Amino acid sequence: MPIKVRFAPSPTGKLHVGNVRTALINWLFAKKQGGEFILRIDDTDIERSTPQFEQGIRDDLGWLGLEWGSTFSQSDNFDSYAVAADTLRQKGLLYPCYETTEELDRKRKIALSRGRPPVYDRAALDLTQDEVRALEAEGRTPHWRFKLSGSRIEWNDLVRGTQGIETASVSDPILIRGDGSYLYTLPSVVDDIDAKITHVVRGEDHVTNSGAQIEIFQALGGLAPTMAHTPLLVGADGQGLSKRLGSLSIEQLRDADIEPMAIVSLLAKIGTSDPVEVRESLDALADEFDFSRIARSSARFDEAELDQLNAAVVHDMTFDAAKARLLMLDERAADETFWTVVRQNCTRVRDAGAWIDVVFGHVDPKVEDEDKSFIAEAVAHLPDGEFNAETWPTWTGTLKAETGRKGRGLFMPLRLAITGRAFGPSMADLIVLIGREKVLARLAAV
RNA sequence: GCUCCCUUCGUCUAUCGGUUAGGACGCCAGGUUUUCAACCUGGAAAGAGGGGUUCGAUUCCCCUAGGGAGUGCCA
Repeated sequence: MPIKVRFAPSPTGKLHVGNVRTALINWLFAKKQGGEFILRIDDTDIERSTPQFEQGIRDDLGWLGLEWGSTFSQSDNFDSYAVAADTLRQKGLLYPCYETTEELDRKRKIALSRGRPPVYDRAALDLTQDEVRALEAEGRTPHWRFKLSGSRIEWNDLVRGTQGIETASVSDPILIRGDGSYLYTLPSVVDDIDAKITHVVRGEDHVTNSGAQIEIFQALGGLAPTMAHTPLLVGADGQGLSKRLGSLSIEQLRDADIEPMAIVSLLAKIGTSDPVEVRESLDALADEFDFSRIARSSARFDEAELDQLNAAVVHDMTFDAAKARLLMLDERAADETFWTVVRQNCTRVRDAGAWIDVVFGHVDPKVEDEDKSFIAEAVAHLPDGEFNAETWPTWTGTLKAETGRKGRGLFMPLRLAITGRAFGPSMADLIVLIGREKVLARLAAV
């Protein structure tokens, strides 16, 4: 039976590297297994969900190449959740509670101050008919909790091995809010059953939820999918990522000219036993994917590493792939030879912009006083005719013989005079691009 | 507070009781008889601390420390 997985973001914010790692792992697993990857929008929190965030998530996933087989939003499925809730009620597993948020808060604080875990005391179960009527007369509407079995729930987690949750040590989860809307817990289970999800792959922040959700799967007559909880990402400093997630949104990385393959390569490889290297495609990453390679400890996400991988992507990038962005930089930059020559010195595509003036425009030639006579000598020995690949070796060969200069002393004055800077792409390629006229003009200017 | 998970070179990791503790990235040096980059060669670099168990612990157990997560009418 083919596997089926889902990525279920809530449209309450922008996609960040942590989310994307989960999406990516789901995608790679589906690809590797020849299964299906679907996108489910978990928009049960109507207060915080927005269509803008939803669109942003779809755009970001598309940009990264994480295409989905099908997609739907939970806000379209309220009817099924109501049916499931009725089933649970009939089984006596869903009970109404009347505490206000403030009252629950107070109960938690009291439990904590007494050194007890803040687990819901199930006081609502003891309410008499009269008490309920009195509460409702006050205008209170109930929220509904799922009655946990209080036993130990175990599953074999694809990443964490045998896992156990004592549901007695967890509060009965609220499934339905006082206003009648659903929290994510029940819809998630109902949709997983309806969509025939075979594997739930998510971050380890959901481990505790799995205990209750497995019970709900069973209560609804379903079999819980196989679970896999991956460790969360931490920052380069080893601290949790949550504080600085804003700077690690996919949108920002895209705006910073980071390549999708650099991002997905890094996210697919950190925290695994594979070397962190760029792969040419998602398919290549999928070939190497295996849950057994994912470590149990949190993985470090280091932006410096992202830059390194990005440079590797840029160094190999074809002109066609870079063209659109080069055009945005400057139409003169949309030149295949220019790109091929300068890309080796670029970390990001936009870095090519630094070479536009060097090749096509104006530079301020630099020269040390002690090199002035050498530059004059260089002008005198410049080979005739149009520049080609042989021009530079011929030219510098002659100058070496004539002046006795070699190595750095030979080429650096020329580089400084012609490009105005001490580093850059190969001079042999660069002068062909710059052309005879500009080279002569710059040499004459020093 | 309580529960769960984690801790090996700078980083990501291998090791499933006996290894010169291996690899990758990064770093350093040299090479590539012209920088930077790329590439090649070489090098430095690690078992959080303390107790056990054992002939022998990186590996198994306990404690401590540090980190992550959960403990929501968020997901």
